[in-house]
Amino acid sequence: MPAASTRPGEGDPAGPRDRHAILTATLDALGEHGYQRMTVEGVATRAGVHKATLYRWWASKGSLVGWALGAGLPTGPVPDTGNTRDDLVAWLRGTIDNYTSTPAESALPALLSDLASEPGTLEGFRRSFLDARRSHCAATVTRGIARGDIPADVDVGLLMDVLAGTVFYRQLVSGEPLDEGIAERLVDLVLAGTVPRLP
Amino acid sequence: MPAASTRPGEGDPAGPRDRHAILTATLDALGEHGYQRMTVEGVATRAGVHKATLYRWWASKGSLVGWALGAGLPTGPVPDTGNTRDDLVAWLRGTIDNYTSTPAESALPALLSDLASEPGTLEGFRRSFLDARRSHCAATVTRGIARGDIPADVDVGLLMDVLAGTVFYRQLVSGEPLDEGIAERLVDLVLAGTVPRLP
Amino acid sequence: MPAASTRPGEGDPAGPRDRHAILTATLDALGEHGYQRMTVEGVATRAGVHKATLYRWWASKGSLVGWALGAGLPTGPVPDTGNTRDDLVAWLRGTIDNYTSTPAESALPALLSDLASEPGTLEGFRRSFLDARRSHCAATVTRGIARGDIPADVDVGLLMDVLAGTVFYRQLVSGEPLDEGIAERLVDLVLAGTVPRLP
Amino acid sequence: MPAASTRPGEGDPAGPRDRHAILTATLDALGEHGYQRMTVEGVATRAGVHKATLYRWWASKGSLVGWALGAGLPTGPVPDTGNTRDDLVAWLRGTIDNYTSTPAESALPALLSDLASEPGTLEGFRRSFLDARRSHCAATVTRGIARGDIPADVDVGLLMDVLAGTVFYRQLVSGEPLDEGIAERLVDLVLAGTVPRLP
DNA sequence: ATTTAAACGAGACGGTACGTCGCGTCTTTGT
DNA sequence: ACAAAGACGCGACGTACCGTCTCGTTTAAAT
Repeated sequence: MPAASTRPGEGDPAGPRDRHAILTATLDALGEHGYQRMTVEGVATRAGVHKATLYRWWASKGSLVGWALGAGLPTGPVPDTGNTRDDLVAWLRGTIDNYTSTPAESALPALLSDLASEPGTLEGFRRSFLDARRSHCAATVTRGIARGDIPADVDVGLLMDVLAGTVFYRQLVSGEPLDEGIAERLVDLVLAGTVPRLP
Repeated sequence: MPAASTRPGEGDPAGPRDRHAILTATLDALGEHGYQRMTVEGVATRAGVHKATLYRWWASKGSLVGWALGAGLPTGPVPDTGNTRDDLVAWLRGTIDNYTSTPAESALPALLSDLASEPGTLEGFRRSFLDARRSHCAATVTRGIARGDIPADVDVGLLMDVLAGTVFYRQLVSGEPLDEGIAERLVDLVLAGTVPRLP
Repeated sequence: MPAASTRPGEGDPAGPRDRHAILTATLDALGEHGYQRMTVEGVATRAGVHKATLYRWWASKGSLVGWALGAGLPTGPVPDTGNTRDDLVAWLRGTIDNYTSTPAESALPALLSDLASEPGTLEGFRRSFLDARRSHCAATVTRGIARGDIPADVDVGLLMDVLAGTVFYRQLVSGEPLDEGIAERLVDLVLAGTVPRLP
Repeated sequence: MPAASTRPGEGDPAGPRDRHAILTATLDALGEHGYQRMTVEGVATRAGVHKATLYRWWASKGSLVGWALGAGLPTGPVPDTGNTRDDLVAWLRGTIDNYTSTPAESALPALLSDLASEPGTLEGFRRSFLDARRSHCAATVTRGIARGDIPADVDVGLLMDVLAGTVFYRQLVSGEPLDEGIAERLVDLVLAGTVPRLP
């Protein structure tokens, strides 16, 4: 999620001495105050580092938060239990966690808008987080196809968007609760075509 | 999308003299610069009005944008063609338009984060736009139930979240294209349980 | 001494509400800490004003200090006692005061270098202070010519540079004391050609 | 111009390996950008040396520049032509060169203020440059006294301040041109009491 | 017609945070 | 011992934009 930047250490190698402390402090601040209210100076102080150090390694506030999220959100992997439905449910539960646990909850939407304005930055977040996350799901689906649980020509991308998108939208837009059975019901929809009924 | 505010004219009645010009200018600015980069002063100038006037009637930048969107996005209604599938597809196409046409595209995510931080503000946007939009869909679904096209105990809320959420997520997060057939394929998924195949 | 600037109120008219308090605070800070060590924020606080206000009206720290000096240093006028020598001594004593009283002492040299880097800024200081100061001296000299105390074709500019420059140089460069009789001895030099003797 | 410092090599002996390259680079940078705008890092790069090396040998930017000037400005000696007036004119011409040739022109005033803030530093510059320079002038004056050209009780210090100060002041403050005959006219003033006429 | 109140234009201001710059220090690694 | 490399602390600078405030003026309804 970096700005289109030449900062040397936004990606992986080297980076600042206290890289871990910084990213942790960033996620903490994010969880406490949300994206708009958190301050770069606050993150620096919390990490025991000077603000200038942050700007030496990340191009902007958005960039810093982007990489912190990419480094902080778990991407998987999803266990292979042999049961396609269970695996997908597990994956979706992970997604729900990612979008509802404090740091991401407040940060993701702001980031998407903030960084979408400069071309190429959103790509960074996608590469550093989404791609890994989605490839794990795709692997599960592939296993499901092998087992005959899923048609071979399924549109995996759309399937994932249905699962993750519904959850994302509930969380951020419609505000409907993400209750207990939601993961199962969505997986059943995309897997077996079970029209969702009222619980 | 108003702040929990006592501003007299955020809702409908009265309001500033140039209410229409202001809301239009807001949407224009939104479309051109995005939420973060647009400025209240810029909107005021564009509307031929002084900044103070905006703050007399809306509590904040977010509030202004929220109401502009609420007033600017079409909510429906959806025609009753007698064919449930066609009606839902038409509704979903409207949703896609709302989320991909320039103003909303750049504004929605920022807004959701910006306003979600102060409790109760997101409610305003939901009331002024989402509720109307969703009630139109619900009406279509009800007609579908009457026709026997949809089970009576369908979870309408979840159904709408699947439709709108998938589209929203593609647009903002995964970045996958919203190609031609997407509306039909999603409607077929929630209506007939047709697992989405590659086109 | 302003930057080549379009700030509306650097010169005279209007200006910020607390113009006087600001200029006074600037001179105070200058006297206490010197040019390099004083801070714009400190001036703002002292003046009971916000830093942004200063930058709304002056282009930079140097510009602010320049105008403060221009406004703070007395330029004259010099009384006409009827005695050319006495008048010139009085004028030179004023100059000594200007260059040795606390604010200017620490500020002038820094300013000269700081602002000389951007063409035209030094001009501002000259116009807002030096010109007035020098015209008073020139008037005295003119009266002296009328009285026959000074040759009509005297090089007034050079005469003033000898007087002020010697004082300035002692203060800033050579560090020799500006003792009691110095004004008289310099005036006698340029007026009567009396080679300076040890006191 | 050093800080009251214990740096081993600020004065003469030993010093860094590339002492000459460093001092030259310092003067170059000074001439190009002026004191404020030049950077220590830039000097280091230009000298093919690391910044830390500079700080091992000089206490500060000001100190470095001070010594570079002390080493870079010629102090004399002034030839003894047997003619007091000619000798003094030659000396003053050297002074004019020192204050108008590029490096010193931009550096001196800034330095004086920058270093005057820490007590004792200006002393360094005086010792490393001014004293030598002034002793050459004093020698010339002494010879002039021996020849009977100058009264024995002349105030040599003041005489030098008049000569150098006027030039310094023209260059930095009043901005009047340092035209051709200026050296002669000033020398004639202090030597013969010739009131300066318009050329 | 005149009064009066609401709305508006104008624009300075306080405030928060951002991102930048350059000095001077320090640690690590050679040589 | 000295030097290269380069991250870092630190203090300040100058900028942007938000939202508030005061004051004078227009507009329009009410008397």
